[in-house]
Amino acid sequence: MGKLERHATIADVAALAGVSVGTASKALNGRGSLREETRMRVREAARQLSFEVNAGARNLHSGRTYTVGMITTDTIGRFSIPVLMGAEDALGAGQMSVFLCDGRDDPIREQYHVKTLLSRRVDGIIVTGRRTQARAPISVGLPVVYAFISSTDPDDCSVVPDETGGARKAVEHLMAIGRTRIAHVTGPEHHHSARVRAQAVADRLAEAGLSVAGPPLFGAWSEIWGRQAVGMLLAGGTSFDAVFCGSDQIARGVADALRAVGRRVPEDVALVGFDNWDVMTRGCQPPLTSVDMNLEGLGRTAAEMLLAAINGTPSPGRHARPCHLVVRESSTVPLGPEARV
Amino acid sequence: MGKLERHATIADVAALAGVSVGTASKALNGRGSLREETRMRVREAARQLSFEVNAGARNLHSGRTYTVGMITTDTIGRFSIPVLMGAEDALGAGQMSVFLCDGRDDPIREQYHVKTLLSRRVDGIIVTGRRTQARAPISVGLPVVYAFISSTDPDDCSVVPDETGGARKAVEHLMAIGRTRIAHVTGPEHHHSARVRAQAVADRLAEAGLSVAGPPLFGAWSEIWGRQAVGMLLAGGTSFDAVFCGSDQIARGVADALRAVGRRVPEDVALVGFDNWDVMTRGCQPPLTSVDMNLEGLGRTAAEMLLAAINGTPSPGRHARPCHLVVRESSTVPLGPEARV
DNA sequence: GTGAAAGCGCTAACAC
DNA sequence: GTGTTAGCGCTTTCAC
Repeated sequence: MGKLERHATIADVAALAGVSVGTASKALNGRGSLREETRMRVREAARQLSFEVNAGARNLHSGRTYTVGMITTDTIGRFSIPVLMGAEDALGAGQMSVFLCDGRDDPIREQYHVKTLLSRRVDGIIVTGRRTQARAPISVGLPVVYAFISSTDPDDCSVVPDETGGARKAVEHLMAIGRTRIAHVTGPEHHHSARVRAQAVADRLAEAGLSVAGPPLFGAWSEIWGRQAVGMLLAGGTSFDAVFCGSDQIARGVADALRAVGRRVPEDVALVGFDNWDVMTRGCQPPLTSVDMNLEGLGRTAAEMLLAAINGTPSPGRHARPCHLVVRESSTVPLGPEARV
Repeated sequence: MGKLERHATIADVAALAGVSVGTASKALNGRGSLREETRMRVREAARQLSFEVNAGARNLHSGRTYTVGMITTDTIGRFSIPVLMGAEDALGAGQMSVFLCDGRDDPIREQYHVKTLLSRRVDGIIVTGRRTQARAPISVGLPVVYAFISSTDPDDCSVVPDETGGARKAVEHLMAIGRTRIAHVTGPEHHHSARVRAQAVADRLAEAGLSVAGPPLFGAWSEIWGRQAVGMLLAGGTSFDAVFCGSDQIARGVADALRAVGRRVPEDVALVGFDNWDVMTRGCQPPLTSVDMNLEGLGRTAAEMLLAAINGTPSPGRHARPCHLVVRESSTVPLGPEARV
């Protein structure tokens, strides 16, 4: 570890190759017109010295650093990771490097990170977070794209999942397999996603002349809440042949509780979750149908829009990307008449 | 978004404040001896122009960039996140920024990232991954620290969890609550962690004059395997009053399967998992006792060692950090005589 | 085709 | 105290 031999400079390369630095620079960057032999000689010298161009010094001229900052509003978590990865992937392909900054839900900390990024002369910034709720914009004189999370300023570029569309697809799927008494169990009412999805469920059912079986049940984003909710549904005497849940964790709790009281999934009750989190959908008995928000795609799109903005073609506004439904066994059996309770 | 007004330079600040660039630089960096009034005037000018020093230009002198690269061997996942976060936290406090690079298990891609980091003149590199198995070192003339994962070169600095110690603690805990017939269900045998933990279990039991109830069961890191394994234990007629699992997911599968056949946890069978992954430990019925590897602490320690190495005080070698046991209800009831089957 | 020189934004000697 | 100057490593005119 750490034999700290000085990095070779282009002057070193030039000296070894017996040319001037200007020539060496041209040779290595494929600019100007040089004799092929000279070009090779310089390349060989660079190889010998394992020369890697000093990006910082180069950037001094171009004004650009081919670097972007990625800031998470809150802590890095299950939702931000895929977004980060998608973005990292798209940016890496465009030769950009990514500075990772964890905001930790602390505005001071975030502000500090923004300053640092500015000081490092990033070409743009991607802001993400673990909830879809809109947040106050960060104001810097640079291209900024919000991914998953969105900015309260409608002119800012935000790439978000179409949660309403996703919830509608879930309901439509359940109706398509013959379910008409669909309950909805979701997260806390103060949570943006919970409200949006619940509203979408109510709307879509209303369009079909139906209504939610029992009122939507707001609680927590946890398995425990899913289990409790089943108790409430049963105690309330609600008749239901399907449950659409606001998250996979909730759905999993619902599945466990239903099994515990002898209701079969999917025969008696079809079940659909939200997030398509493999750990949950596969661990669930039976495997869980779920809505996928395509977070990695969101990150990739955000990165592409940021690159475009950096190159002078911004895409202002809120861009909602479709969710898709992944059907598994928890909702595969059409409701036969014998299963009606 | 993106009013791309040029970044203010120190020359702009100097001009506005009516001083030379040298003076402005001193004023902003608190060096040299200046009249307090001058200092203020420069600061004010910088504020007005929202000047942020160009870190790249500054680094040209210092040789250091106050930047480190973080490379994940495989894809960014559940294990690398906490490590990343711990490191990001420790580094951020030291004014360092972090370049995130996702290796995706692709050596070509990794090599590309290493080159990029070299070109950006990072001061050091942290390598991590989702498995503890040793990997081939990346050879660069820079301080490198391996976190969670380790390097096959024993002289490289690696910060890893003491999995053996963790497994021993789990076994000791089970013995302390009176269990003597302890089964072990874990991941694939070709997986380093599975082997190490299984060996530790066997060794610790042997020290107490006991042996594993039934042979250690190697399978997959999944809930499904946990459920299957219970079937195998029962079918094999193995008598057991505790199961120590190689992961929380496996433990959870075991819990579900035991409940399904009427064995009570923890009364009949005490259960301990590994990873202390909150989603699993809390979702489990009952909440799961588990071994915590303190991944965030690992990341933090790795970052601190990297900083020390950058400052000339390397810590070569493999550093194993203790795991600790988090006791929850799945193992709280001492075995009473009446529960013995 | 190749070299010399200016300059990107900043810091650190050294004058004054 | 403050200004001047010489680089840091690189690219890019512009001579030759």
